[in-house]
Amino acid sequence: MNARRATIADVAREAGVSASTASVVFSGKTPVTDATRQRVLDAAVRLRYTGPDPRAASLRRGRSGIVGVVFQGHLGGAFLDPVTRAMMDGLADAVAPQGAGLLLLRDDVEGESGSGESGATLTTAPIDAAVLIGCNARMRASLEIVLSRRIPVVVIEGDAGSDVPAVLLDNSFAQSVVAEHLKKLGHTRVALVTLPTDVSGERGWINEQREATITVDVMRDRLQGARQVFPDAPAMSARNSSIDEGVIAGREIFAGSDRPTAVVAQSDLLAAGVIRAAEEAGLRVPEDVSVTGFDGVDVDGLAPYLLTTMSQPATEKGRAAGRAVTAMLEGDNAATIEFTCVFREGNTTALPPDS
Amino acid sequence: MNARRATIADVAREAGVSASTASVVFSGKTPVTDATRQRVLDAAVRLRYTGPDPRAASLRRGRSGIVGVVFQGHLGGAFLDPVTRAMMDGLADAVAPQGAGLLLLRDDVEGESGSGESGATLTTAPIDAAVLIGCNARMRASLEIVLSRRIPVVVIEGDAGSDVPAVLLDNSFAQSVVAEHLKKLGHTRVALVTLPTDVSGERGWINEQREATITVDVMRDRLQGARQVFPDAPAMSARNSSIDEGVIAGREIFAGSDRPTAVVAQSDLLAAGVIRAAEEAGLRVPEDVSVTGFDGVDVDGLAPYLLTTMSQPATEKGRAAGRAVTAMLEGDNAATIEFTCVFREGNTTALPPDS
DNA sequence: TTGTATGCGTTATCAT
DNA sequence: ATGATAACGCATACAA
Repeated sequence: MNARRATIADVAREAGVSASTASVVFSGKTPVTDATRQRVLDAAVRLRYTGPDPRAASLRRGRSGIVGVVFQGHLGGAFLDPVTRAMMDGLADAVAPQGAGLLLLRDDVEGESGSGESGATLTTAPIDAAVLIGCNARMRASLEIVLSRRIPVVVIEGDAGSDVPAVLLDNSFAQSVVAEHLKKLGHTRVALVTLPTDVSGERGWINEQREATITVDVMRDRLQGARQVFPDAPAMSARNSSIDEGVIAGREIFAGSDRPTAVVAQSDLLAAGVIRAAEEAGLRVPEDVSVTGFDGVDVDGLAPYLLTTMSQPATEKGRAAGRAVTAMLEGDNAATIEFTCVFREGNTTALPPDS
Repeated sequence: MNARRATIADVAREAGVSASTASVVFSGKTPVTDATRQRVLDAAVRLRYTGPDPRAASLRRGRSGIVGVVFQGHLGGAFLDPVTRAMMDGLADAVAPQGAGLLLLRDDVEGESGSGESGATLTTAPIDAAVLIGCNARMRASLEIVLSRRIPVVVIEGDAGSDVPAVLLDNSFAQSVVAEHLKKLGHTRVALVTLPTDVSGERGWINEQREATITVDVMRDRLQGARQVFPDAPAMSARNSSIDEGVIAGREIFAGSDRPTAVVAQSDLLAAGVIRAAEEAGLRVPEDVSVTGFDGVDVDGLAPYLLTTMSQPATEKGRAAGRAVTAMLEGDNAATIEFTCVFREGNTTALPPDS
């Protein structure tokens, strides 16, 4: 019962081979005689050696096999978004073949407790590469850290300059497509329900001043797309992308005297909430009011409604990010890639009521 | 433009101090003169040195600052569950002060592509400790790996033997409490909607044979609690914990000739679905049928209903797990801890319709 | 407060 | 197919 744990050198000695041979048995990088392999493996069992210490191996190799994923805010909050969940799935898929794992990192709020801790994990985490999700102004600091460490980095849904490969979506165009669909149906009185304009996420009608200070790329781009078709539509921002927030926005919108015949929501969850609010107000969807979403995710509990929406390849986005970082780790350089949404007509849009 | 990256030795030389002094400047473990510190920091900037290499540091320290979190199945699927999200939040909170990050690991399905890869990440990941979530039979393999590596491990919602600290919930008792509540109200015809009986998650009525082969602890315990009060209640298992599955189960239940006056669901999401199914069938909740949930999470979109449910301290569970692993890392030993749910009366339960 | 010396456990390279 | 050697980059015990 030695306190010290066995090392590969111990195993080699026990097996009567050199350390390099023992190492090779575990890595499989070089052919080894079956007999030798067995001797080493047996010795390992005897010494309760369970394989090379990952810490030492990563120092030697210069690789840890870990990809950092940087979120902003609470983890639970981030995973509230079905799109983020799908992206993580794709990301995990893409890095798994390389034997890499995903390290969750928070883009810490500075005000949090001891400010000395801030960003500590991102600076000190043994990551080979990083993926930043939703790269806003607030993520800038994280980006700087990663870049200064000269770690390969990929950004999802955000602009980090031309040196950083990004995984993008045609948000603006896609949003204009659904909006156009409504216009063709004959809708003219349309209201917009948007994602938060910034991280603090204030709820309410968006005036010009606020519209000029939007810091969230996704929100800004989708808004712009809608504006191309309905330049003067009133827009109300939600505090986050959720059904509950959609309900709140929907109530406000349907309470007005000049009820719109259609609502363009910037996410499927918000759209689901708007539909609930419509039902609440005694309006039928789509007969009395049309509602469109964005994302093309399955909204749990929304059946029998099927949203008219723009489906985005969320899982594919994650996978692309994963492929990009692994490519960069191989020394190849990855390019920015823009995915496109596809229009999906559901049963939540129809001709305006008066037509 | 030297190809090789600067090391702390380079920085020390540039600053005209020893390597150990430079090291101390970055770690802060020992006081250093302001002048010296500045010299070192300046040198670091000049050499574009961004701090100690985490890989080397972790080898030297014997710590990587990473806690592995093992899930079963897809990441996106795991985070679908609001309780899991809350636990992750708590876990992240608890390990953050130690500067630790969370590494997502999948308890890979063996059938997946090259079977050689299976468990590869768990065996080779540089983790200081591990947290297993929902430790079923299927997780056994992961547990074995971690134990053989002699890494501190904590299990959430699952039994891993007396040597492994667990974070538990009084599932059985808690479920009996809500059931009792219904009984006191006068309900006798009650139906149960349960979580999946095993990972494969088959949907349908549970017969005796199936009830005997349940592999999911949480489900079994809650079922037992309900059975203490309503021994003969028919039980239908859902494929997963979601509103949609609750709707499906609810439809089946309300379609029968002998409609129950109350439905006990094993999760809030399932309960939300049951409520929808009731509405669909023209039943009012709680006037015509009472519905109870389990978890006490905010179900997005369920307002104005407030479920009668058992609130579980999900975030606190994660935090406890985090504290347990950090304690074990300090050399202290952590004990199994059982949390208790608290009954919350909402507006989804009432007297049975005929009373 | 600073410097010296040592080893953490592995694996790549090269020679045999 | 196997072995000898040399880093990988750092943090600590201890001495000064």
